[in-house]
Amino acid sequence: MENPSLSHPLGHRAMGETLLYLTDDQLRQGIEAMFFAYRGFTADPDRILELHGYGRAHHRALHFINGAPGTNVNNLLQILGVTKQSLNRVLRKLIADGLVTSQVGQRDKRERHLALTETGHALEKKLSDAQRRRMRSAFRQVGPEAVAGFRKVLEAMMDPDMMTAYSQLREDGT
Amino acid sequence: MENPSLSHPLGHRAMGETLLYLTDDQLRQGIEAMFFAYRGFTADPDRILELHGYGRAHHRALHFINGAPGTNVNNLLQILGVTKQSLNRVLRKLIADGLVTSQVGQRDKRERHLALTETGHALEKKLSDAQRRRMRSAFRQVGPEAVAGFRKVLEAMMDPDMMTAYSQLREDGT
DNA sequence: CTTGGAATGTCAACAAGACTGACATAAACT
DNA sequence: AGTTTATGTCAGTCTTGTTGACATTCCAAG
Repeated sequence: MENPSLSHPLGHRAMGETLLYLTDDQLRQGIEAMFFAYRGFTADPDRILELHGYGRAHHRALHFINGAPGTNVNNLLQILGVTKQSLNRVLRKLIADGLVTSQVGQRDKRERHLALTETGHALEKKLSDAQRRRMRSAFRQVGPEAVAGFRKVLEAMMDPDMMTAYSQLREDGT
Repeated sequence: MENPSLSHPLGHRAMGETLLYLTDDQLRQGIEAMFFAYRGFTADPDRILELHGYGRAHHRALHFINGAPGTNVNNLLQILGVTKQSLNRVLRKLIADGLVTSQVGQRDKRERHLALTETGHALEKKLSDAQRRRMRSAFRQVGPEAVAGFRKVLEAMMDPDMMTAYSQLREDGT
């Protein structure tokens, strides 16, 4: 089951043509590419965050609050996939620093509705500009077909329940 | 400079055909896909590591020692992109637990040459099997062309100096 | 040949951000 | 009304990143 070249019903010749991308070696390269690319992916925002005394966790919070203003802590938790205690520490700092507002819910007073302040929007924009710049450069280098393939593989690699969170984020119809 | 749809020399019609994948919205979706996919990418090994009392850092060390047996600490450092002090703590535990051997260099006695023990190989295989399984499933779902695009985008997204480390890892000629 | 600097790796202390556990408050359901 | 459930907060621990101080080894200049 591990090495498809040993268990696949097709002979060597047909395999070489159709399934080269599934060899263990190709998979290992995909794994390493993912590792190095993710570092590049976070490198630019990380530099900016450091200047402001924040970390990657703050970036994630800013990003998704920006994408869903008025959301509550619990909702954000589903998306981020961390414990509420962990998120709380991050939010506490962002609120104390005046980047995020926390409004007690009107319908349900247990909930806190989160939104970015002007300062919060400014930092979020700086971070996402930097991240988009790198991604735009990568997308431009490789062309639309490669980008489509990139998206397909990433979506196939997500956990199914994460997929639902992801789909809900882009319900605009992509 | 931020939104290409405002600054691009082409008109709206031509853009819609050729550069849709460069809109801010598409880039944001790429960013979020990267975030969620990386979580999926690490989820399976993380579960196994937890059972053994290790973390992601140990996985990375095992992975790259496996790929370059006899490597020294400094070399591993370049690849992993962390401080030697941070790597050292991880290695110390792996050595103490008998997963990794550390041999003083013969030519240069300052160096420590690292390799996996049998136990180390066993855990590395368990981890990489799990990770390959998910990647194989994703690759199989989307087909070879999408996989090629995936690889292209990831490579374009790496830092240039990381690219060199990455290229050296697959000098077999891909 | 010695000596001073550079390279390699180790140990210690600290910070960020995960985690679990205990708790306060509000809502919901008998 | 009273118990249970949901939401969010506070406190403490662990992993893994960081910087600083240090020991050992190599190399090159005198």
